[in-house]
Amino acid sequence: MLNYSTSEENYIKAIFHLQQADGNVTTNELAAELKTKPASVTDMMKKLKTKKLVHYRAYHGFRLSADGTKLALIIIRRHRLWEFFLAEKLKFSWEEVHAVAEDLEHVSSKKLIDKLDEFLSFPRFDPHGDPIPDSNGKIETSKQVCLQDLPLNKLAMVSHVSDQSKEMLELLGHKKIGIGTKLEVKRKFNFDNSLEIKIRQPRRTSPDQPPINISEQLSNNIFAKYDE
Amino acid sequence: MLNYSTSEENYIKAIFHLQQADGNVTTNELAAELKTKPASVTDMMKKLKTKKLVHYRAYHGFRLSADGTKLALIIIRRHRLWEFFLAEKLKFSWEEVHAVAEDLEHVSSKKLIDKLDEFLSFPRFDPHGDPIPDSNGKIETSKQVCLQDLPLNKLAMVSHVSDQSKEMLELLGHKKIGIGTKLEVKRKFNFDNSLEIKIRQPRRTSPDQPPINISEQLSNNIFAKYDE
DNA sequence: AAAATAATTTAGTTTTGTCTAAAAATATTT
DNA sequence: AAATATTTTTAGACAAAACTAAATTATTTT
Repeated sequence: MLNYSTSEENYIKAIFHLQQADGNVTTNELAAELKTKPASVTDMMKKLKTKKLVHYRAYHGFRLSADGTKLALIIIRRHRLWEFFLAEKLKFSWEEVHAVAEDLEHVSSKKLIDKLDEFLSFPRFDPHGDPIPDSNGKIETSKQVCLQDLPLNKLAMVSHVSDQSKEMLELLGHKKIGIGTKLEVKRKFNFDNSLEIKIRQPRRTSPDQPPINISEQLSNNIFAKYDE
Repeated sequence: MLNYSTSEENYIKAIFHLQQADGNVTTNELAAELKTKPASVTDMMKKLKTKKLVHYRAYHGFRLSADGTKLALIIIRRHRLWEFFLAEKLKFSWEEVHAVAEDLEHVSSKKLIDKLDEFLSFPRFDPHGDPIPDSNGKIETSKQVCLQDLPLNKLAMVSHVSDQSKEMLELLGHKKIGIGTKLEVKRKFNFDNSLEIKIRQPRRTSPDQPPINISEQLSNNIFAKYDE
């Protein structure tokens, strides 16, 4: 595996994320994402094309090639493992973790990352609940849906929280919901789309907690996974 | 504290190390150290001068300013803390540690480094036995001398090994000498400058080991510290 | 389908860090 | 102290990654 510049890596990572939604990524989108100018994006796309990391036809957008995707997953793996390390071992808070990992992710030693992974006991999710690709680049794909879209009476695990403002974290703390919390949606009220959910206690501390209410707004910001 | 490029940081660090020996550093010396060309060094020195990190007069060499020294100690702190982390937590071997730390040292978050320091319980020496500057840039200065220069019958602790070839490590392993080993030089033979040394057992496993012999060559590569 | 608008690319600069080759300053020899 | 050798600096170029302004292509509107 060759070595890529920090800038190239940032482009690849950004394309990967934009692709998740779109499929095809455009010059302006990417420029906005990277806070750079469209002209710079075009320059870089030409370079990444000659390196066979993206498929690109002038004026028609681009997407990652197989090699580009592989590279993206390597970078995402580095990023998320460092995030986990920072939160778990160095006691950084959720919000601080991302910026520092943004730098650490460009240190490219494969051995470093694999040993870090082992040191952390092969965590499967970063502190935001996003899955961490394994050393072969395989990533958990089980779909994540917001609480609104969960089927009723289906046990699910909270895996992601999109808004991380102080206010949001305060509310989550109060309701005792965090990444990893297991819960079931018991009812959905069509009047205001609020939900009644039941939280499954991890080690059945108290025998059975009463169900709690979640507003539509909140439920749209909490994501969870479940087995089909 | 401002932010400096990887390249600038590498120059600053190299000057710091060359200064230890010399005092004044020359263009060619630095070019050799950094495996670059003298012309590049001149260019960079002009820049570092305008940034007030070095004192520099054309044709007369250079040395770090107060600010430059401060920066050098920050970089060295990062480098050695990462080395300690890699060896202690990720189980990298001595030889591997340096190259990876070379990259990690350029991640410039002060908070990261201070939290890492805390996580590692504030280690005072890296795996090579070099002292780690504290968060204020203070560094242990107790002098280190090679075994040749130790006074007789003075208890000293091995703190550094300059050569780290396979052959050297093999020999050290055989003689059961490593960083932290406490020893005393009992005699010095002027014929071949070989030494007779006694190793102090850490927790007096066996009551008292017989003295062992160290060749001049070996003794020049092992450094130790002692109280005055 | 032509005109207007929006998106993208090209052309030409800039900055950082490097290089080679030539010129200038310093050091060493004789 | 003049000649020679060495070291250092200058001058001019280049590659990476960014930018601005102008030109080109695609898309939408009328």
